[in-house]
Amino acid sequence: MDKQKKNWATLVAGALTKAAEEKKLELSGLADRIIVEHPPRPEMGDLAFPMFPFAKDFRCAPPAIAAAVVEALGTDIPGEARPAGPYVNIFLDRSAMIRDLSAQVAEAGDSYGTSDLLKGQKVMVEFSCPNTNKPLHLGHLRNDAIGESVSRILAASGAEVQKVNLINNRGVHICKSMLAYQKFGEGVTPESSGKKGDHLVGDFYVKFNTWAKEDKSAEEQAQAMLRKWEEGDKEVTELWTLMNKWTIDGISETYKNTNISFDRYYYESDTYLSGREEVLKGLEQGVFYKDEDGSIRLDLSDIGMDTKVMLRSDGTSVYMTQDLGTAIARHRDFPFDRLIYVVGAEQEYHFQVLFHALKKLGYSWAEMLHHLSYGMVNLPEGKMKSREGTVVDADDLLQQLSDMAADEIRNKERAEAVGDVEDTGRKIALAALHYFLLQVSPYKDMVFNPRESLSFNGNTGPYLQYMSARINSILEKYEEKRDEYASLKPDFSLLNSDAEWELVKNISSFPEAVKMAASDLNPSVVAAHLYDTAKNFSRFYHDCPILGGDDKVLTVTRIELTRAALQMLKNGFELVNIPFLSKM
RNA sequence: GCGUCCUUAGCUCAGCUGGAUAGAGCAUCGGCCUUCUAAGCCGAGGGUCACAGGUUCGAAUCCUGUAGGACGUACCA
Repeated sequence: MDKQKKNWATLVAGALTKAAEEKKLELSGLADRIIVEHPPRPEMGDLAFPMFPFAKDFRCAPPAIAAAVVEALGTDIPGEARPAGPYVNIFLDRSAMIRDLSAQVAEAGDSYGTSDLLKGQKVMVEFSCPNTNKPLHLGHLRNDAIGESVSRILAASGAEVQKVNLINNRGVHICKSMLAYQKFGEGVTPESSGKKGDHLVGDFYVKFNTWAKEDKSAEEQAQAMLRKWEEGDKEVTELWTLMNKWTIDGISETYKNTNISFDRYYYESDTYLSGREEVLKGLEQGVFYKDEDGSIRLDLSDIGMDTKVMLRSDGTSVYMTQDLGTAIARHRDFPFDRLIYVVGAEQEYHFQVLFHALKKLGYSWAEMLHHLSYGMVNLPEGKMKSREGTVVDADDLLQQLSDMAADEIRNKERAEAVGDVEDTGRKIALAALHYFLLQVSPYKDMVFNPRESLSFNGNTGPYLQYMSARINSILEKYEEKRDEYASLKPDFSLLNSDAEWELVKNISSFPEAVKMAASDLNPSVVAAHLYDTAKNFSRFYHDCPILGGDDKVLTVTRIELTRAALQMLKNGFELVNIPFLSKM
């Protein structure tokens, strides 16, 4: 599709020049001003070139220019051109295009949709970044979904991608669950309680908060524990190591269940010290200054902001300190051309400061840092609040969805056909969840309505899976009867229904969609494209019998199109982390 | 107060970077299963694209202002 657009843009540019010459007009730079778009309705053509921009040059009305351009294009063109008011509309040569597309998709296979847009670029993507004091919630799931998908989309666009996670495993919040465990834990472990480690630790974090309401000294005790931790106290360190492992093991299981993975982990406990050194070095260099209160600060008045603390007056680190250390360590480990931080919009200020600080410290790569800021997931009643217990737990949600999907399979009496009902249920749940989270542009806040949001009907992940499972089933049936068709060759001129043509256009514009998603860092572009394709296939499936007809050549030809559609859908699923199901 | 972002159908969201009659899903109503999976398909109703100006041949899209909302403006992360 991309190639077609370029070809036609060149042809139209030539025709414009020719038309201008006939009018004895000297015009330059016409080609740069040509706009290609799609007509609003299929029967108007496949491509449209508006002639408005040339009205002044030609000193005549756009419809007259359109007519002249069509005249100048002549008949020796790959398709047909028609003037339509102020537009030149193009009808592509369908059978040639379908033939090419089918060959192209078959040859590319799993790599259909990939490009070399970002070839040679090293891109690091940071996402998830959990605290080790509680399990993941719905907000993390959005973060993970975006981070994983963006990474896959960038990789598909030719970049060398490294996915990294930063474990926030130090700080007073970590000490809170530790303290509560010491007080109320009675030696319970994930094994003895049968609980996932992150949930167990999270329970103690909650316990701390209820305890702290009664006992005013709780907060103070937690601070004291943090100091002991920083001093390297043996008992505290051991408990910290143990409980961290529980949480990380638990969270890793959630990652595994959601098909999220990382190439490298960073730990705040490792990077806060190097960050501190960096701040002290910056102080010597005069990049930072020591405030009257003893804290080390960065003056941001040059970019119209206030000052920001880099190191506390007692010498301990803040979030900024360790992020400085982490960024530097990362560039050393993997000299990236771009580092993308997938972090909530509430931290925009933090990243402005971080990037600015690194720039002032003289790191040239500070220019290559990017905050991919995403919006919040809210509930119909408003924000998720841990204090009110309205936080949607990631594991619970997944389990609930899986159960719902499994029930659905049984209700539809598909249990026998799918085989492993539980596993299929989990995969449907993932599709529902990931599609739901990724169909919205990252930067926007979104509403999660537990009752309605993750339905399996309509514009959803399971719909996409359902369509592809049906396609797969057709192809399997075809394979069974392969002998009947063995000697036949497809004839693409037979595919002349609108449903078929729309599907073709859709499949052929998939690579463009992936590129756009990559340049915008926006998986929703891919999600929307998948839905369009599935929807178009649905119509094709309904209107055009594939295996049933009498014309075997037509069957063979439609099978080619069906194969291409399935390949494209599968490739797209991979990019938005939706499992393909051969049966459901 | 200042800064950043958001506002499109009753609800949840798209809208190809300024083009032709603004689209989906859910919800509501009406059709379609002895034929490749009805988690489906087809149709109907539902819009002053928050509001007011501006730029432009042309604005949901760009600019300015106003009104609502979210977030931030910590020696929290």
